[in-house]
Amino acid sequence: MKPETFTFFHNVHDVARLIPRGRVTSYGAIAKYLSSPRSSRMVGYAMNAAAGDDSIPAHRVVNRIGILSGKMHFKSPKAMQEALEQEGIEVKNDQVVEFNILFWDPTKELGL
DNA sequence: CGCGTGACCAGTT
DNA sequence: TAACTGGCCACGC
Repeated sequence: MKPETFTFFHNVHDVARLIPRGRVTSYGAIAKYLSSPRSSRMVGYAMNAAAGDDSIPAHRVVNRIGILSGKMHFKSPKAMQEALEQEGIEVKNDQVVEFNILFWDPTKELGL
């Protein structure tokens, strides 16, 4: 990636695109990967900018306990859950089942 | 050019 | 053990 375009938002989008199908990650994990553990909430804001962008799997990004905190920002509140279920991820009561197993940590998978 | 705010997280009290 | 607070970057008004 180009350093010129190395902005926080752009990075968040970039990392989100790297999330494997059928896996999920958290805002904090992405923030940590970007060396800004305290900027997790801006990661969410960045995803908001990604809403509507089909090239960015925003539905694979949930909060630290696996809750679909951003479902309301999708076209339809249930769109996020359905998108996850289509990837084989079971969602119960707006929460990813076995989130701890499906969790994809960029700092671990991509390396630091 | 400055202030407020937004899909959160982790350490303290 | 539950609740509170601070922190962080970018964008809009």
